[in-house]
Amino acid sequence: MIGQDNIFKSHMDSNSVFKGDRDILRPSYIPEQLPHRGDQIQDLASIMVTALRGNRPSNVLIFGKTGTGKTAVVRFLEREVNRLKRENLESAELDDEFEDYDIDKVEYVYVNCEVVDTHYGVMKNIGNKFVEEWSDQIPFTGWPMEKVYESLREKIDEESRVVVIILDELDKLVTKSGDSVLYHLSKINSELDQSKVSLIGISNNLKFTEFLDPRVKSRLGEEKMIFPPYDAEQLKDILADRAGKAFEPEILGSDVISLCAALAAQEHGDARRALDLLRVSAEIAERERDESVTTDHVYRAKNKIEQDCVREAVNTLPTHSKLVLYSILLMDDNGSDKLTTGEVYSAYNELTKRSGMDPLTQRRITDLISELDMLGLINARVKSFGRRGRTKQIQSSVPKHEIIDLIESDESIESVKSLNIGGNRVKQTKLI
DNA sequence: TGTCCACTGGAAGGGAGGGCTT
DNA sequence: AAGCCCTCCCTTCCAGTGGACA
Repeated sequence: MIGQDNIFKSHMDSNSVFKGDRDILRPSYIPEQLPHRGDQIQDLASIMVTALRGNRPSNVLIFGKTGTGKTAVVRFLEREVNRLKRENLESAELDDEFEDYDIDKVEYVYVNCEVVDTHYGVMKNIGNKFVEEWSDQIPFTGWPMEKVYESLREKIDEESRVVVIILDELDKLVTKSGDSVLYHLSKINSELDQSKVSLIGISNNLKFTEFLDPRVKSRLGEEKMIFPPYDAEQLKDILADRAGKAFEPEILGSDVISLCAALAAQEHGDARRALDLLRVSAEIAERERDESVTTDHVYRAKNKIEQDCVREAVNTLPTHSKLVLYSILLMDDNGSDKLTTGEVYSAYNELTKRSGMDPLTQRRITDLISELDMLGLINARVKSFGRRGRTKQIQSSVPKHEIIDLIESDESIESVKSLNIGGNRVKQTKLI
């Protein structure tokens, strides 16, 4: 029972701008049709159909920028295979056209290498897909790699089947942990008696194969596909398709879809971005109890997404990275707009000393600075000053005061904040 | 043209922390 | 309990570097 004064009551009474399931606007949702990816679906299906005949399909490498539908196409095919399997199970007599096929014996295993980015983790995840009993699972740490691999091989080979392993964000795994997983997985077929394994690697980065052992590279890239970015018109179709399912027709203002598509097209045609913009715009409209979604909501959604991204990135930084960023922001605020690694390090050193922490070495700090640069929180360029040496030139690229406040609100570095209490924070924290 | 600065960034390895095996 | 494995975070060492300057 929900009482009259329940805090959710007033929000529950408000009308939702969404018609039904708002997950339709999430990038992870796989619709019944994938607009403008028909060719890619056909190409991949023509490779994967081999699996339905009980043979091993070629390994495939799929390249394309973020939000170009790579994962969606692969998972779309996975769903279609699973649907066929279900229908096959439900009706014992399958259509004549499938009588030569072994649909039941195809298994898909999906691993996102951004989430699971170690040799051990990837092998463990794949192996455990074939285990039902908790006690038979590969533990999350403790076993030697050879044993994990052996267990994985045995589990796959327990019965005759074709296993399609999808390694999403494969470049992340290779850059972080090298190619030993790919080495093992790409030669596993020579060690299997009953089963066959096929690999689908998905990557944002065309160049990651340069880091691969030549044998792995040739085994893995038997087939290659490149997904082009969507243009604004195609993004509009994608959005219109989803919006039709997510909203009543009169909810969306006339230019909302065009604007979301245009903004996302500016960023290399990212469908994920376009969907996020539309969903967040609608959520803002809903929260403010507006009856329709307008272009104003879209512009605000754009700002909100950008701000949330930065805040999320800062919040999840480890303590010392936060201190490095904090040093940069304070000095930047103090008027030093272009800083060097040496300056940042002495400021950081001063901060840690005052707060009673042990500072990390300068070598480690150069890595943290590079990480902050990669996250887009700062700009760091290597520049030579001739006789005055060669170093990084560092500038912050986030709203200074907002992020300083955010870092100061972190409990783990509260002692640093207390150094600045009273008076002008910037002047008090004169660092160099 | 050679020197020199202030680093950069790769390589190797230590050690803590998680857990398994014997 | 001791020995082992893997990952993560970090230190230490050091060759390499771009370009101003003598």
